[in-house]
Amino acid sequence: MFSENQYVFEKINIFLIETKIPHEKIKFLKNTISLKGGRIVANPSTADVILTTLKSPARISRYIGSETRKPVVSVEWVDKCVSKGTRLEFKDYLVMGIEDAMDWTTVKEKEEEEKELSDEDGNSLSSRSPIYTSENESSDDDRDVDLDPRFLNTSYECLRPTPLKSKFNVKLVELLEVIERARELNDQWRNALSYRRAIAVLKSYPRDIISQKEIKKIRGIGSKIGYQVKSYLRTGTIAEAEHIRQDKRLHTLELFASIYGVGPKTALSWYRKGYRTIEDCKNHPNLTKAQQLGLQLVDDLREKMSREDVEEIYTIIKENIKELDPKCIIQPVGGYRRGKDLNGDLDLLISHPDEERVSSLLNDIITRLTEGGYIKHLLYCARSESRTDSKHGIIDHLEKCFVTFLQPSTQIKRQVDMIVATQSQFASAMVGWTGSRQYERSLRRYAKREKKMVFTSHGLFTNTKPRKLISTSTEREIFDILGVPWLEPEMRNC
DNA sequence: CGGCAATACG
DNA sequence: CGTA
DNA sequence: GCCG
Repeated sequence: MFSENQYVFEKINIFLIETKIPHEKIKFLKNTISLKGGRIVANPSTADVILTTLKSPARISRYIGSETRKPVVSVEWVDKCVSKGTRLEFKDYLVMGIEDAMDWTTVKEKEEEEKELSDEDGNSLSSRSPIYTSENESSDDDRDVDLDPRFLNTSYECLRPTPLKSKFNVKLVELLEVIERARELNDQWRNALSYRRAIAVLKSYPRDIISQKEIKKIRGIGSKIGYQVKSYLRTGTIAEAEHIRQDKRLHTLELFASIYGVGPKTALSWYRKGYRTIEDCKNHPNLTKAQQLGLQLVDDLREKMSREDVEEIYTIIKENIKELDPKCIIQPVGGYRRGKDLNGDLDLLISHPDEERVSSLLNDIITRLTEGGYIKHLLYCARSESRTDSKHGIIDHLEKCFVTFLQPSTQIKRQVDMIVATQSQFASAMVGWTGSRQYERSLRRYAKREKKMVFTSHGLFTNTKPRKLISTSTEREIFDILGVPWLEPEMRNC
């Protein structure tokens, strides 16, 4: 039976230490193993064997915790098993672990023992048998606690309110945000996304997390992040987050990526060139226009705005636009609308009942504010519907423009993002530009997966071949059609 | 194992 | 690639 | 990194 090529890894639970293994290889290993009857498990404690390319026992121990008696085997074992078409013994591939490597029989017996795990009996009073819980004192953090009934356990953040500042899980959220940011800077956005979802859960959860049993029931928190939370509950912090906080390389990457026009990739490439300071960056040979501006304005744009700062600017722009055309509609969106105390920029959504007027509106606004001495730089301008009209030439109107705006009281140049929308797009633009980023993601995912619709800041559409516009005129209407609960902007802070 | 929001513009 |  |  061992030489059944198709089931070389039948019923074996494998924990893979992914560190130091290239992405492609990880994919291949996982595929191969599950294709041939094995299971990849997310936790060393439920594994029969641990796979790694690491050599140092100390380092390996960090990933497998106390499971040191399990066989730890080089990944070559998998390759060899596949090429031989049979399951080989561990002993030639052992990196550490037991001397007398388990063979198939012992693995199987052990598995029978562990059949017990899925014992979620709701209300059987008696047999809560702590039989083979060797080193397990039932302390606070592993009590079996039900999820708070007020909490909606969904993977869609847009279905539940998330305040800007939760009273609960504050430090835990801070620590996870450190890790999230590190993942982004390391160009692991999917991984960062998982952290963001976990963070959103903890921000919306109506009480402090106190038990690991509790947290494992929450959608969006799986084995890895669950483990981080577990260690947080035990130690009051998360080791990885603490390490990241001391990591000079990440601080430098953060510094670079905070420059307008520089993202994680550029930050990393500059770091690899040996740049360490903003001054180093200024000497970079081929800076983009955005980066040149970003570097020139780095001190101004680093300053956050209080709500009063924002209101000062908003008032000026509003009055100027009113004088330009009193029928204009102006609505602050973005973080300010969600209630943030400190804002990196001000987002303004602008509309007008007359569609024709909308095309020329932003141009006029910019001209006026520039002549008024307010706008100092154009950071980014995008036109829309650039199409050729046989009569009028090119219809080429500004749809959005990001500028620096000189705030009178402080003389600091602030970033102001202005967006124009037609009346018919206004509602969706409101929803789309209010955010948060994660709220938008969840809303769009919900629209597509659950309602077969496509939501963008330009409108709500059917998800059919030619998309059909679903007319909407208010935010509420969009929520109603999508079947998501109305949330105040202050509750969209996921 | 595929998908993860969206997508045009600079 | 970076911007929102 | 997590989910369906």
